[in-house]
Amino acid sequence: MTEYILVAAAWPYANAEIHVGNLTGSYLPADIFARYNRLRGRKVLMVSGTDSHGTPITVAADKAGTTPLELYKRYHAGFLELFQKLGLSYDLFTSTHTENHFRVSQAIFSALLKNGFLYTESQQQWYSTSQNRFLPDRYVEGTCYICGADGARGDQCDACGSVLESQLLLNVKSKIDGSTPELRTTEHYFLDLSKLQRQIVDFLKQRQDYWRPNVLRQSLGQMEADALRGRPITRDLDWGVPIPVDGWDNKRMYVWFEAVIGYLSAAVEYNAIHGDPEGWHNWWHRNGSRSYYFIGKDNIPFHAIIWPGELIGVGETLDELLGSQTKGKLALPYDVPANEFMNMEGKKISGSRNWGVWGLDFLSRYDPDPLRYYLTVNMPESKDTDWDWSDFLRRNNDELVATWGNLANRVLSFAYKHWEGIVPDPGELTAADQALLTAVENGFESVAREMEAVHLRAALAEAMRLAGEVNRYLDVTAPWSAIKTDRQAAARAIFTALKAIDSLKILLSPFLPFTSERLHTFLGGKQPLFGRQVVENRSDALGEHAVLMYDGSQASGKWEPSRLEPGQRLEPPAPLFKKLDPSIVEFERGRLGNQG
RNA sequence: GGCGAGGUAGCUCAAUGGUGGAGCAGGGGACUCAUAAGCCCUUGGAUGUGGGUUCAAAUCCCACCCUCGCCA
Repeated sequence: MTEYILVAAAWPYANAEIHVGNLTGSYLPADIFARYNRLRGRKVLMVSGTDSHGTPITVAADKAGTTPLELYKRYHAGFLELFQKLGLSYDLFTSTHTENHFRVSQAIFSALLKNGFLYTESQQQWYSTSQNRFLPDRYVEGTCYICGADGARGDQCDACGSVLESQLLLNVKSKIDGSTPELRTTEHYFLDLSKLQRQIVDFLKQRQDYWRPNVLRQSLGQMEADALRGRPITRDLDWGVPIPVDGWDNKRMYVWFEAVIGYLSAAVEYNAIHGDPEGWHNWWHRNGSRSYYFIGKDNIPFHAIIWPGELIGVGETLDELLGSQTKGKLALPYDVPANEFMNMEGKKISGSRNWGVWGLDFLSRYDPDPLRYYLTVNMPESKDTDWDWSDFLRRNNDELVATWGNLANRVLSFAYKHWEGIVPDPGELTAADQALLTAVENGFESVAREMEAVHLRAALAEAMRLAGEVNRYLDVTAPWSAIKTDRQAAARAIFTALKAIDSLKILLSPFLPFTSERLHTFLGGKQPLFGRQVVENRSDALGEHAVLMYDGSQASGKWEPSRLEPGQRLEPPAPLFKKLDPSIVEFERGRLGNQG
């Protein structure tokens, strides 16, 4: 039976460049998991896109003297470039600023409205007369009405730590232009989470055996301590998804409500592009389909409480509104393997202080697989981790190059040199040869176990451990000595080692797709292991948007042990990885904190 | 303030009540196919602090300290 796996990666927000913390937090683990599942023969749909709406983008656009549309497109283009260079194999990386996403988001809104999970309420909110717009709480500051300190934000006073009601702030100023705003009444739609609370709790409890404790406990703990309250889902803005209700023309959907819908709308768009408009049901309605949401810990409530709440509230009504032929409840998240954060040389990553390593900048000086390797072995799966340049150097030189790259290189060059580029005939294998091959073959179980549980760093460690086994095997069999006295014994050892690295290439390929692909060609592979990444421009009523897609039609990689046969022609080998000079540590540290 | 996660060897992390381990770094050795890589041996711990429960605690309970996230 075909298994359908939805790999949902967080949607990068279009007002900042992507740094290594973003990558290791969600985009990279999503890709590793997607590649692994494709190798298993499962129908993977890895989706995401640029989160392109919201007040911060309109404010940033004003500041930069451009429009929100242009600003979003600029960041979106950068995201596409980075994801191609890092090999992030999105089946569809799109955007929230598409006709399709508007249509699906409005259908979700209408379904929730129809099912009685939305209500309206009037609020008082600060309005900037100089800019003719309402100011979100984070864009006003003033004097704290509790402790009297200046510089309190609309939602919180840093001086006394109190949570504030923004309309009670004194001496209020706009943080955008310093003008004095006035209070005006505005009406908004609210998502009635209190009505959904019971079902959300049930949903979480059904998953409590396998979810990560931080994700589960935070969500359930919060709900046990405080009943869920309604949350506003509209804003006074003109940039975003319009409200599908008459008389609400000057409001837009709140981004947190609308961006998560992207997981669903992107599945719809993907299948529409591929000529199968009903295909998205395979991931969203089919029994046994599973969805994995790869996000950072800051996003846990949206994915473990609010998005499931939206899906529960929508029920089967969405199908009616979209005119689908298949009907059913939408699939709730199977797992939300949220990661903690990655810091930079002991301090928090900060864009404004240029304290971080930015993806595109990194890839202008280094290769993608060493980055993928370091970010995986150091992935913040259970707690915050730290990017340290000397650790990066060490992991690259002493682990990736020394253990794995050197193993592949020593075996391939020896084989190429002594058997004229042909896989030698081993004759009958000894017990030791069989034992090594069995150990490596068992890796397809042991690495898979960790992968299935989304323990990616453990999975990679297990694969690397097997590379160490092969190095030890070579030390015992010493084909460089045997070749002088017993050519058949040397052939046996080299054949066995070639077969082992042929398997290891697959076990490591979700983590190291570029170098596994190269090794695959060195070993004589003709069909690529993985598919290609393609960028296309799509047109709709909102204009053009570029999408990144994955074309797996030529992919031949399978999650199974090597079938390498004697006589197979090899290609001339070359090192898979570069050893880095220790001077990069000081060089890179010197760039931190400096502009440009 | 409320809800959580984390604090274990120099570094990065395992270990869910039963003698605290691994990788790397550090020290020693034999080898030489390989990017001087690989292999063997090895030094190294008041498990954040203070109490408690237990025959037995890194692990369970209480308090406190520090870091991070969400509620905001």
